[in-house]
Amino acid sequence: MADKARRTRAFEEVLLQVERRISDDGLRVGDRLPGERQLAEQLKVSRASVREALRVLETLGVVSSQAGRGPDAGAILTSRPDSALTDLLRLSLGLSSLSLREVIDTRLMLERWSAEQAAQAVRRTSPDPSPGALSASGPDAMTRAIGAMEAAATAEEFVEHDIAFHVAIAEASGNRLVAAVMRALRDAMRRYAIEAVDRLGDTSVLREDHHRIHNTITSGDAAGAIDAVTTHLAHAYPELF
Amino acid sequence: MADKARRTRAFEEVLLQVERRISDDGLRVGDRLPGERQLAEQLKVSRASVREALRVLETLGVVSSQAGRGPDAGAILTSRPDSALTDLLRLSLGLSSLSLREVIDTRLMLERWSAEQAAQAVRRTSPDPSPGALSASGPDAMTRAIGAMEAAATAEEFVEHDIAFHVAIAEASGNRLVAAVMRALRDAMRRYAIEAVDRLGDTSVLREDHHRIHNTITSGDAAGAIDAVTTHLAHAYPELF
DNA sequence: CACCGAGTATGGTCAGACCATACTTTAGGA
DNA sequence: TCCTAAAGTATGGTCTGACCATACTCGGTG
Repeated sequence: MADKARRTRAFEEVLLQVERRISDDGLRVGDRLPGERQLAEQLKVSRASVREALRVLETLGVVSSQAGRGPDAGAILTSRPDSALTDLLRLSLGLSSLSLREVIDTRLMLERWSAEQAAQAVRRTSPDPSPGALSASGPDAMTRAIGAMEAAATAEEFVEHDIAFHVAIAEASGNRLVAAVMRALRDAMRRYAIEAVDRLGDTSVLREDHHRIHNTITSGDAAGAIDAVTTHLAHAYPELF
Repeated sequence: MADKARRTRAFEEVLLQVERRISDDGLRVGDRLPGERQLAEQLKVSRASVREALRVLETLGVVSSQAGRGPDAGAILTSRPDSALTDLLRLSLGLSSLSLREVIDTRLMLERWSAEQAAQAVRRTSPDPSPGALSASGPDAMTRAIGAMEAAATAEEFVEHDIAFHVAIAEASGNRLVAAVMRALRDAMRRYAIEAVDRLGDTSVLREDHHRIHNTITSGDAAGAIDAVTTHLAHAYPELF
């Protein structure tokens, strides 16, 4: 007969209602949701179903739960899509549903775009080529990450700060969505980055690349920044170019 | 004292164990997870906690649960990151945690990259400029979507097939990650796309753009394709350019 | 006024029960 | 022998009610 669609489960109804409440009531980050017991009573479902819905929302980075009492307790609306994106990509990689090639191609797209936008942002804020002029915490974070990479003793440490460096570029682009995707991508492929660094053995080429990327961006040289990050990726993953 | 990190909850332990099992045992898409009761007994937690973990995995598009008995029943591993991405973006937009500007800038990046890659893919598979040579279902889907848009009576219908058209381009690029992000992005901003079409009133400009995009891609003209999608986005969202 | 303990509302967890579903097995009959 | 219908059973879906740990709130006490 009809009814091909699986009957909606109780927690899905809760999800719909909560999302409706968010958009209709204009709830903002920081606002609180009703307690689990109260929500269960309002929606005529069990607390277990409410909890499953809240778990979904927590996974999507929309709510954050705190036990105890007071203004900070309960489920409050947040917005941290980063960890959700990271989990998503990491699990997809683990299931071999995405190839490393696809992920790195995507990363190259993000890196080129971010570097270009970051350099253009520099040019906009300071038409004269004066170094260190980014408004956000971008350049500080970039400089700090470069320094930390010089001192890194292990591949793990190096990759840690390498991620921070490239995420700082994405943040300097001014686009939080791109920055979130970049962060998730790098976190999810952290393992493969460490392997790549181990295979290379010497990180001097990568470190030189980083300086060139940093210089081109802070001097507002968009075309040069694009070329620099492209060369950098080719150095890190020569087998894919 | 120490212990700043919140004590890990029971379902988080289940998540870790299941993910470890996936990567250690080399589980693949289609494989089955133990039943909820069995998993609860193995991990010494309640079934409710197991269910919360499974709900998280389902949200991330990693498992899909089917009731009943037999080979298809239980929690089987899947890989559908699309809906998770869509939910993520839609909720982030709903919470105003991302601006429309950021989303559309990201879309422009994806569109330009996809169009370029799709055109290059055509050139690789058929060096001679013969029309309709994409290996995947890309060109068929693109052609079909263009036809459906001609027949669309409402903005909703038009946007529906517009999404299909642009997702087909992303799929023709051969990168499933980019295609998934494109699909999620378009689904999440469907509402705004409909508003934009309503504001325009006349869709003839957009339809002409689609033909040009399609022609440049199927003729392998990468630079032309990039320019065509850029112009198209400018027509759809003139206020952002 | 400062401190400390009882009260209480919150999320976190558990055990156990029941339902709906859908395959598996078995008994019955053609 | 073969087909069909009924019984069996394992699965996820839901609910109830209880208890714990946490952390704020309030009131009493010094």
